[in-house]
Amino acid sequence: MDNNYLADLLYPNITTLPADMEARYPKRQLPEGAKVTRFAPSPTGFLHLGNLYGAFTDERLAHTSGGVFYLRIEDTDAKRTVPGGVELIIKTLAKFGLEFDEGAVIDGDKGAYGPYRQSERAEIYQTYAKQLIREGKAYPCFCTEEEVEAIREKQEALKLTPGYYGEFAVWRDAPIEKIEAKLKEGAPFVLRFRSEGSVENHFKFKDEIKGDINVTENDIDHVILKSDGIPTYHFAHAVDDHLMGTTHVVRDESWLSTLPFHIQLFKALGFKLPKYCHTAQVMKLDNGNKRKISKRKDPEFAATFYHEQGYPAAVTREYLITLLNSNFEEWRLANPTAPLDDFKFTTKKMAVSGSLFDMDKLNDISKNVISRMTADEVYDGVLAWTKDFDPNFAEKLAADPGKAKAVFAIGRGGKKPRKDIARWGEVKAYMSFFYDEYFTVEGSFGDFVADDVRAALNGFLETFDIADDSGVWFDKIKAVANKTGFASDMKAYKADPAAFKGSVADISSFIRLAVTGRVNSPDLYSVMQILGADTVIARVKAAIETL
RNA sequence: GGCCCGUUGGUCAAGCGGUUAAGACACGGCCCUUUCACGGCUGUAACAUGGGUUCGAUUCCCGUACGGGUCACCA
Repeated sequence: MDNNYLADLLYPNITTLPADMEARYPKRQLPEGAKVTRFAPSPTGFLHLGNLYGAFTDERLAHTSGGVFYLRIEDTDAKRTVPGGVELIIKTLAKFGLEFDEGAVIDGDKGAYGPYRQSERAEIYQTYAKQLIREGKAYPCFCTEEEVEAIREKQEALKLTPGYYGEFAVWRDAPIEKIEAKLKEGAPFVLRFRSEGSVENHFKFKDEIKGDINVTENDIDHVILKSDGIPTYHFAHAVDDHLMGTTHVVRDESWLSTLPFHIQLFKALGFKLPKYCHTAQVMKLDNGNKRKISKRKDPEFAATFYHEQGYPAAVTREYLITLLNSNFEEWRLANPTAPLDDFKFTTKKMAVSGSLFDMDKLNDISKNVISRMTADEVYDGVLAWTKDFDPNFAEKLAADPGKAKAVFAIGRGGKKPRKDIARWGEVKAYMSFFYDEYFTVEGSFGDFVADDVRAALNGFLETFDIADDSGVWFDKIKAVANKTGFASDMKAYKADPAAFKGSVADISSFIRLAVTGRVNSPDLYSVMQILGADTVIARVKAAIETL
């Protein structure tokens, strides 16, 4: 058969040659060792933690090597593409501080290797596809969906491996007359790759993360161009990553099974194979079993969820990197305030098996990150978040920034900062008692008798002076303890608890409950200084009333 | 079902033929402390399983079990 004739017959409108594309997209000139990576999601809805996991890997690999990180939109499946999907991806990524050097932007493209939306690259794909036809490496297949289905059913009945291959590849060697006849009917066709592989052949392949893996040659004639002329993932992957100069393909390990086909494609197209980094996935516990998180089943893993909960963007990044590189935690411990960019990210330290998402760990990391912030930074973070998710509280904060910042400053700075806040969403509960409108009493005086509590609170009221420094302030509380039969000295109390009604610690907790309405609060003296004498006295009096 | 990948404490994980099998989170205890925290110290807890190879296996090989993934004109 005349392959050139067939090629023109199938794609008469394509006049460009691979050489034209190579000229249009010249090889990147980058320093030795610079990695080019891409994040290539399909715009089918929100991004989830697994996407972020891969995206951070891409970003770190590129930016710690002086390379390029770009965004490519894989929208080859028109049926699954959702409106606004691209915008959502771009905005979500921006929220997490992932910066692209090039790729799709809201209203177009940035960079010299575009278009970065696959749906706009039909001519490019078809140029290479046409070349494959000329070389006898691809052929049209006119099977309908039903026919392909029938083949599969037959194979299943015979317990054969399903797929379009060997004797089942009915159009593989069809005579040109038959093809012309179909074409004349206007019958739709797909373009299939002519595989010369055999499942008898095995070889080793080195993955950058997984190491050596055993691979079996592909013998299936996969579809490379769908009937609408748009490529399948496989073909787009080969053409795009070649033309865009990707050096490291990061994708999740479910792609391992199609790797043999991809290797075949690169070879047939005469492309240099990029390095592959097949990542393990983030899992979740589902009925006692680990399971890969999925977009459809697990909306709680939507990237935006972390933002909604009020985790600062840096926290998600730190958490993901602790999952990504096992030596990160150790590094962070030794360099608590160093910027993330200083950490040497490497595929060598990446996990080969999936890890479970751990909310406890996320919270711990978040508390640490927030504890290192200044009061101003906390204020800015809280304000920005509450504006979106709790506007009333945002107004309250903004009405008196000085007060809010003073609250955030308690126990902050220094070598051992408090770690009260894990996410912005908790801040209101943490500090609401500073505002009369939000003040409620949540807690009780426990087993203490009302008379003792009343005596202690009255004692406090008698000598309280907002102008006292913290030393004098506390001496007065100790005096109250002595006067009311509580121990002022903790050592004495511990030596013989039965000799006292309680300790000065208990008196403090009474005052805390009266003033803050809770059993847990930042340093009481600092709290009172911010609240002011009137509020302190009024609240203690109110507490006495309830006894 | 075929093929591929994986399996170290509750979780995340170091390890790469000889170790008292790190560390972090969570949990318990103690200390510090005016409270709440922070911090310090400390404790409980692990190499899925059966065969090999070896003087010696968590580390290497094979099988088994379990978990995950994949077999589309979806990515």
